[in-house]
Amino acid sequence: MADPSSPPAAPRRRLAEDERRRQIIAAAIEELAEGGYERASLTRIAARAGVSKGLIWHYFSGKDDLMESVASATATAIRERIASRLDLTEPVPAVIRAALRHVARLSVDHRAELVALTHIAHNLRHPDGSPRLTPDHYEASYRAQEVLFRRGQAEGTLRDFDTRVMAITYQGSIDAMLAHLQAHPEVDPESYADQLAELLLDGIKSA
Amino acid sequence: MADPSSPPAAPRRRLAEDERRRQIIAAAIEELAEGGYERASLTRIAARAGVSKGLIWHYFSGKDDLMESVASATATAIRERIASRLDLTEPVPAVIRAALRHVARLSVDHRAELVALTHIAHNLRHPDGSPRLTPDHYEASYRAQEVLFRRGQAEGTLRDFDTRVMAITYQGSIDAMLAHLQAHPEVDPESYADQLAELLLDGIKSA
Amino acid sequence: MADPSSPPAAPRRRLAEDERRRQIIAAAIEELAEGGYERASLTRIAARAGVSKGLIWHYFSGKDDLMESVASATATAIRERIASRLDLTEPVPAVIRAALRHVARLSVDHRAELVALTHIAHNLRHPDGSPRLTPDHYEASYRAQEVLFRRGQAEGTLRDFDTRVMAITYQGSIDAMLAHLQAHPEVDPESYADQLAELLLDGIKSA
Amino acid sequence: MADPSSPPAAPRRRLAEDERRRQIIAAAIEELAEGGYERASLTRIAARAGVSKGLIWHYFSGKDDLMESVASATATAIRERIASRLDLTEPVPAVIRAALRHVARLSVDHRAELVALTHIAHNLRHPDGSPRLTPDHYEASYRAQEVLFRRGQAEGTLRDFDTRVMAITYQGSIDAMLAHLQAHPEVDPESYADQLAELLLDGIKSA
DNA sequence: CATGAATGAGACTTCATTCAT
DNA sequence: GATGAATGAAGTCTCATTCAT
Repeated sequence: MADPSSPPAAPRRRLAEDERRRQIIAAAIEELAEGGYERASLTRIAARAGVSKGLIWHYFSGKDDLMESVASATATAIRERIASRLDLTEPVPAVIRAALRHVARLSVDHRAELVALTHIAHNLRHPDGSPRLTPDHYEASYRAQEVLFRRGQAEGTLRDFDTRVMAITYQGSIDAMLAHLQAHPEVDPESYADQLAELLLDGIKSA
Repeated sequence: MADPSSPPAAPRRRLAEDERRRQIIAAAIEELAEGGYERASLTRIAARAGVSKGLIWHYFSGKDDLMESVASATATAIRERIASRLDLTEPVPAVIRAALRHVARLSVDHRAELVALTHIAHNLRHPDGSPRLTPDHYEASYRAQEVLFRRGQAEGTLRDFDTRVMAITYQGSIDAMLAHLQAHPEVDPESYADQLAELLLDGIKSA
Repeated sequence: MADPSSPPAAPRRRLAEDERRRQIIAAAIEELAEGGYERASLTRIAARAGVSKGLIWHYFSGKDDLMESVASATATAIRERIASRLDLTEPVPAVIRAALRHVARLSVDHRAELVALTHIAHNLRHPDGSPRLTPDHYEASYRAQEVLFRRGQAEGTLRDFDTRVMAITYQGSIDAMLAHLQAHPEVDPESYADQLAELLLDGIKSA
Repeated sequence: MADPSSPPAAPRRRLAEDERRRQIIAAAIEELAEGGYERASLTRIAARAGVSKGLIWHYFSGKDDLMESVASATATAIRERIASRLDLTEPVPAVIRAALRHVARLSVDHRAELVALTHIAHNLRHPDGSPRLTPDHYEASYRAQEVLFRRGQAEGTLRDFDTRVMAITYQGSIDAMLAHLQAHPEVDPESYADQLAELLLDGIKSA
């Protein structure tokens, strides 16, 4: 009947529902970024989204579910945004340089999402107090990085080193960069990214 | 007759001011580390410390003051613990290797304090929602690192690079290391520290 | 099975905003009148109104706002009740006699409101401790009285005297009358009012 | 042994004790006058008196006892201060004029005590919520006034009227005067007192 | 589908009072 | 006698969640 890739009669309900979810998630991100986790009450989120408080329970099963949805939506969006801009066929050092530049730009374009994600990762808990988003949250990224590093080692552009430690270090450098760029808007993101790439690739020891 | 569910109503000991403050701060650190910021209510903290809720206001002006006290006490303790173990007269690369090893060991010996400090840094806010512990919280560390790096450049053991970017990267690598070591107790801290030192000093590019 | 000590958990009715506000204000008045300012906690007020504690914050911004609402609602109601019963076209002495009678009756019909208003006026404070309802609270009444007195002087039914002092004295006599009538229910309000009118109009000096 | 009216070896403990009580009572009066009943916590009172919190329980059985002591000490002091200045052998109208002048001056010299007394009278309660200082608190004054008025009627300087109503009115006029003088320091107390005396003695009706 | 009135648990805080020192 | 550390009850207030409309 209809081509599923561009349905001419897509169920409006569905669309409106996704719209609403996005709207609430966006409001949650803004609240989290501006006031931190504790102040991000559902009352404030609903108010900012311009919907009634009760509506949140139509689209999410509760606060925890909303927060988890925010986290996964944000993480996915960020990952896709970067991946889509990289040419993975280039030599690995070049890929790393490009990736750092792209990430640095994120701090400018998507600051709120990054901050919100951090808050949720640190604060969202199970009822017993244990974290809901473990650091394995980074696990996917780590693995992707390791694949990249090993390709570099195979193609001879990278020397031999522990790829897991480097993946963690790489992620840590990025987090620190993002935090610093957000706190210091006067610093040029791309220049910082280039310096960081140089440090990671060449080390700091002389000779 | 005896109610096993409630402690036998401690006999109201009178402690020195410093001792009590430390006791309450210690309880706060444990609560923060185990349950995160939101769960760390003063009710729970007092209960864990084995004192009445009201006593907290005898020693701190309120929750924010307690949290700030926890943060500064913890930060000071950590800094001193590391500084006292370093021999700063050695060549800079050796200092860096030693420092990373010491820090790595922290994740084993003082995990709770590190986690608590992180939670407070991320969540403690002014009444208007703005963060109370800005990232300048790291500023002192950054400066100290930069001094070290410049000495290395002067003595010829380090090449020329942007010391500020490196200081930030260094701190970020450490935070990532600590998080990873805490999530993965099976990883050997000192071995990780050595690998990290090698990466930072030599870079990852071949030849 | 049924617990006689707690009401059968009212079925959560939904009321119009004005109705609920009035209900809560009425409960506050009763609590204030019966137990004074300190005992009039929001817990007790909510319990008496038969609503949950939290609902009070739905209709008032807090305790102070509730108390101020009680005060202004009460003051308005009282003023209107008296004004509507007076014929201001009569000679001033007759107006005064009639007014005093009406006010005296208030002590019978609206004792609780009067007491509540007094408590709020004496106890409601700004955060710094300064009174929230200044005696200028009476200012409107004073001015109205003075207008009346001056008309009496113009029409020749009253002699020349300081109208401000008389307005204050008049109000003070009324407050004292109300307090006395409330403490002594055996005294006849109208008879007292008539005696008071005679005193104020004729003085007590012989000849 | 010793003349009790001027004991040469009066027990020093006693004296110190009275001193302390007065000191605490004075602090309570100041707190009550400045911040009202609710803010007058024993912590604040002790701090203002410059003694430790616990000491209050050495001299008073608790907060209520302290407040009652404040009230009775204050009432006694005020009454004596006025009585000692009056010449009761003069014609009653003159006594009234003089008394009103003295009372008016009180509002300047002893404002705090008057305010404190009012606060206690309005707020001090029995555990069940019933007032602790009934309006009979005024009863002694009323009776004294009535005696005075009846003497005036006997000596022919006052006409015939209900002395109880007049006593209440007299007291009410005074309370209103004091409140007004306190709120309006620019008003001259003696002038107000004279106007009030004229009103009460001569009434306001013309001819 | 959507609203927001209503609830109840739990948070922070204050304060009269007790008691070890 | 005097102190102030310590307690426990009660108060104001917030917030996730439910439910009548």
